[in-house]
Amino acid sequence: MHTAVATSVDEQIAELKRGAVDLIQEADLRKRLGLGRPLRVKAGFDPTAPDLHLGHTVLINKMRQFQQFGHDVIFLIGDFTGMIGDPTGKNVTRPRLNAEEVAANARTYQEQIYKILDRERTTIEFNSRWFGSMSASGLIELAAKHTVARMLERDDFEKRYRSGQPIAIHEFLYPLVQGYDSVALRADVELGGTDQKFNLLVGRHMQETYGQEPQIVLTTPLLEGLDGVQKMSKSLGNTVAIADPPQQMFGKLMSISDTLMWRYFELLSFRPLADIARLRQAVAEGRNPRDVKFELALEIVARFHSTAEAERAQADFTARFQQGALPADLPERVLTIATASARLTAVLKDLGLVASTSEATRKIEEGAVRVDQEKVTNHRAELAAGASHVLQVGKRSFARVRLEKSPREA
RNA sequence: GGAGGGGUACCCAAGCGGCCAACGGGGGCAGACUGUAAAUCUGCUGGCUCAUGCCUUCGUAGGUUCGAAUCCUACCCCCUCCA
Repeated sequence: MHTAVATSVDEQIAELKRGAVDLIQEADLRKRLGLGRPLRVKAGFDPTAPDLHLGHTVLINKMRQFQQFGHDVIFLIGDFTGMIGDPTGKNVTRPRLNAEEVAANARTYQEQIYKILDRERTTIEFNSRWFGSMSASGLIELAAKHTVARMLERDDFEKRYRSGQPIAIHEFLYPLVQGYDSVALRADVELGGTDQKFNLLVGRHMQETYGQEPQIVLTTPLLEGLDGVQKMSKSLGNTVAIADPPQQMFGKLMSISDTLMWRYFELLSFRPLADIARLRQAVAEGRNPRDVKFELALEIVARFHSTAEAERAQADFTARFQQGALPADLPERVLTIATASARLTAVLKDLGLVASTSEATRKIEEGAVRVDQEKVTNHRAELAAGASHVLQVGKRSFARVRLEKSPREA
């Protein structure tokens, strides 16, 4: 994986364009790849708590591709820019972080990104390194490099301006500051999500005014979440987190639609495009899409866990959904109760299988609840203390529990 | 600064004195069918010491009334038009 194969410029471009939305300018990239030296590829990341999910990895995967072609990747943590707050998209005020929090977040990033990136070819930078010491006059000089008219070209600024929404002056600084990062790092290429396009282009402009060749800009799409429609985001609850345990990750990936599966192959798989084309062909000729989805799930789970764990997750999945077995590794939880038995609804709630006892009542009446594989229909059912039971709500939520009578009560 | 319109459950959106825990749609969850896919059909979608019971919810705070999401008052917020 460390071997930087000397791939032809054409081959590099074909793979780098995979899944990408904008490439500005392809001709520049071709020229720069032709120089034969490793390119400096930059991507900026938010310093806020990094709970990375597969959506974030689309960009990181792209960084990896550059590394595989022998280029150097700069993972830039925007600890200084974080103080401004990116005005991109919805204008939500971001919390300011202190140095310790930023450092902790940076460590978390490192733990997660090296499952994808090559350590040897990755540099981690913080933009406070050059901005922390910049004087007010330096900032004014920076601000002098760009015009209001060009700022207003940006869609969301323009809309806000036209509709009379306030734009604070410091919001204009954000793209400038981010653009200056490219100057400070002498970036050859900057990667970012499509929502970053404007900022990335300002980087080109800033480099030119500072006498550098403008960077090549390559944007990656926002990955659709498990629902297949909205972008993957934690607040929508449609994510596969990098930190998800193997079984859960496997199950989530199996639940995506067949259509979405191809999108995930394109943006998440490391398989060459030709391979994916063959899989498509096979499905078109009658191969069960589920089996192809297995391959996707295996690859992704193995990436963030291990091949062994991925295979175990698949075996478990097959046992559960094709043979109706219980999930493996179901740890027993112990609940202490005051009386000799407890109401099932309360136990389900305490275990977090349902949100409230009212919901538990409903789920029982809907026939979704099983105790030791037996469907329960009486919502007043009780569980006696002492024994261990496997509780199940629907097909996906399980818990093994043992009730213990509290010794203090008679 | 002036005029008008509006704030209802996760989202949209009805209701405009009791039959309202609140129509309908979306989303979500569950059941059937499946490949934990899609599509389709069905049920559910405030909470509680499970009760033909109680508590909380219709921007906020008061008030009128036997009784309010519905009427009144004040306040907060949003939108549209004019300046």
